[in-house]
Amino acid sequence: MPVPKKTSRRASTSKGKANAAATRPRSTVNTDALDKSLSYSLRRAQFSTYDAFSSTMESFDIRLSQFAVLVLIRSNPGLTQSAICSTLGIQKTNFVALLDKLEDRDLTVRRKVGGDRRSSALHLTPAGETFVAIMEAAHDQMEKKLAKRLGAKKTRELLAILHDFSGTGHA
Amino acid sequence: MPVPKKTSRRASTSKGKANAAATRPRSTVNTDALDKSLSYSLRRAQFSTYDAFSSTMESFDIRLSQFAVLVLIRSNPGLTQSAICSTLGIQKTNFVALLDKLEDRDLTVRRKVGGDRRSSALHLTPAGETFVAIMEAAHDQMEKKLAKRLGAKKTRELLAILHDFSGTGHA
DNA sequence: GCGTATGGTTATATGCAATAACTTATTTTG
DNA sequence: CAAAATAAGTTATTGCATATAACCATACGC
Repeated sequence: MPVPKKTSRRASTSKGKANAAATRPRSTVNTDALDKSLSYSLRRAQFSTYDAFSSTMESFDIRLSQFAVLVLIRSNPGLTQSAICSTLGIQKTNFVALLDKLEDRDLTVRRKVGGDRRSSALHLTPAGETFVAIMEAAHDQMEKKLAKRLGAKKTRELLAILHDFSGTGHA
Repeated sequence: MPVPKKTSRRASTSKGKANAAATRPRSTVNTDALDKSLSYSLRRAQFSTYDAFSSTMESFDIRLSQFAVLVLIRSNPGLTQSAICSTLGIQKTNFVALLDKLEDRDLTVRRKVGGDRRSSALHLTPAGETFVAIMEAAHDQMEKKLAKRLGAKKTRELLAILHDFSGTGHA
């Protein structure tokens, strides 16, 4: 097996290595039926980038969804939980624990604000601001590597198509 | 991965749903930082197709990984467990239960075969053959819908890039 | 006001991926 | 050739992600 780098998809207990399987050996196996499946191909590609993300973000102990939340709050301070949930496509019920964890690490705060006493406005703490800046720099660098691996043109195309895809939505 | 038991994640049925990515209010929220992230964009797109897959495959009670395994055995009868694992990028340790389930449903068999007494050759049962045929037809139809939604050209491009991507793996 | 919808929360179930440790069989090699 | 290293398959266990149901408090339409 090619064994790319040592990557661990689950960084939290940060012990792991060994997810070698992100890339497949092009051996004798006939994978035609899968290769033409968009669902499956996307899954594999996503796996691959997820690995890249995980290993570079391991030192930050941050998962992709947390990353998205942090970046989103950074760009939209005061956003409500529901707004984030619907923007990110995660469920409010799962968002609670996620946010709790970020708050426990003193990266974000729920701030009660006049208007609707049920909702909370989300903000980064000063520590959060710093953290996001550093973390995002690492992320961007990783992305640059991915882009380089794929080529600038294809990267641009891919991004465009993916957004087109998620945008042209179902329902 | 999600578990679409009954109603799929994006059941947009006028009911309040946390998963309003489809109805994403392009208006206020700034998602630029995420939009340029390949990791995240892939994740979202993968989610989207996963949803499509899940809802069409719901009647078969089949998950994406099971689908991949079945199709792979169909195209490569006699393949060993390890071979499937490395081809599909799943770990042998997780593969056991997956296969067990397929065997319990009488779709596949492990067949001991001379050569290496440790390994087992995997085959579809007759029932499995039938099942895969029907299931794959449903899958293909769903894929056709996806392709239509995206356009033939972009679909082709996307597939090409994704394979390029997974193929070009670090290593 | 009352019924209903919404923002947030808890509790809970399920599925997937990862690690460690083990058994049996094969291959390597001193 | 026997001991050591490696490979195929398995079990057990953990952590994370996602989904549902039920709930409280507040807001809102009528």
